[in-house]
Amino acid sequence: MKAERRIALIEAGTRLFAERGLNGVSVRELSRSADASISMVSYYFGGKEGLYAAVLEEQFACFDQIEEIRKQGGDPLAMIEGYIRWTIRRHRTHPYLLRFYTSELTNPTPYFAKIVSPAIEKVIRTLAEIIADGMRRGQFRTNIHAVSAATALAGMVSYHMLSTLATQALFGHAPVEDESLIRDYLAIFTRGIQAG
Amino acid sequence: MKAERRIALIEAGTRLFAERGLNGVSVRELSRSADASISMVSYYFGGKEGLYAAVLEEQFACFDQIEEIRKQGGDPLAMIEGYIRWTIRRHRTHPYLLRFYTSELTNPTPYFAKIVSPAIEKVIRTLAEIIADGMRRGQFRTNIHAVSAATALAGMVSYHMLSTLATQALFGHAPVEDESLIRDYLAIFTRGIQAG
DNA sequence: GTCTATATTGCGATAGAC
DNA sequence: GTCTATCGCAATATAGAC
Repeated sequence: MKAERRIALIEAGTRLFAERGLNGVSVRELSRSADASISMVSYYFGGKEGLYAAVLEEQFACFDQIEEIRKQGGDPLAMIEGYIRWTIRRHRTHPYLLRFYTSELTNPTPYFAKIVSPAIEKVIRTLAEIIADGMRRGQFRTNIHAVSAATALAGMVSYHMLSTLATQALFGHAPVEDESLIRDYLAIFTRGIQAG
Repeated sequence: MKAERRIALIEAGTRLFAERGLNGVSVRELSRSADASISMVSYYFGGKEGLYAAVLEEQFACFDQIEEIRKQGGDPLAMIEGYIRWTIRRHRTHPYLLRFYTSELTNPTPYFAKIVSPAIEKVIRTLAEIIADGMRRGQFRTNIHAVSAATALAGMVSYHMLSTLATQALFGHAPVEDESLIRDYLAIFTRGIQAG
């Protein structure tokens, strides 16, 4: 009833699946890394894919929090800043989330449709609603599609985390630099880079 | 000397590796899909990894074209539009490129450092130089980091293609809609979404 | 709940014929 | 240049002891 190995397997699975994908890890390695016997994976999760699904479900659960940003109301501009902060914080607390996010977008497993796609869609929809709101209030320009703007915003922030591996030589990715990042991205999205 | 199977293997490898990753495809399936015998993979590429490297090299060769955008000179704003158009066109002509791009960023293979990372770095560096140029000319605001702006721009465009699978319900991804997309992204990046 | 031992399948690579 | 046949190994899953 203690199921210690279950937790150890989820933890090992999160790290290993994130780093090498569903097909890049063997059940042997998973159980070895969790200090469990190979049969524990079948016992708890019915096989490797079941463990992967459990890991995915846990990782994407936090996407529901987007609701809170929208329903606390207030200024669309503040909500956009809230989204940027929430996203960066989310990736700091879930260091492997983006691996699953992009890995599923490019090499979808059977769990993409059930777990990943709805989570992403919900965030983009919510952002688009916030932006459309700002348009109705006259705060934002109406000659831009709200959904295009929503993906532009999500893309700026997500790509920054995604590109970490390739851009380490170009700038620091330490949490201490997040504030200047937030300021820049918020400025670009709302006021653009143009002078004057 | 005809090496027909070599070409067939590269083509099959491009599609299959893009869809399921290096570890998600077997040599048997690759050769079956290319109508070649299983031994052809070793004969031409020295093994599955060698075929993967050849595919990667071919896919990322087009990144060198970023040079042309910069060295043809002219207005930084026009170069930025040139970058957006070039990127979208590149993904239309190389439908599998983004799969390799993000797959390597999140689950790097031994070829990431040699092929992928330099290609991405070069693009970000070039964009940052273009933006820094615009700052010196007084066209762009100087209170934003040029590299942050460069990743913001690259992120907007790349994420749009990346998220295709999850956002098909939200907007069309057909080439015919590219023009309105280019207009929106260019407007957001340069003038932002704010009214007035 | 956790282990060891094993059954079975499929893998990547290559030898050798043509 | 391309094939068939095969070797040796590692994969997943499970039976059965404790």
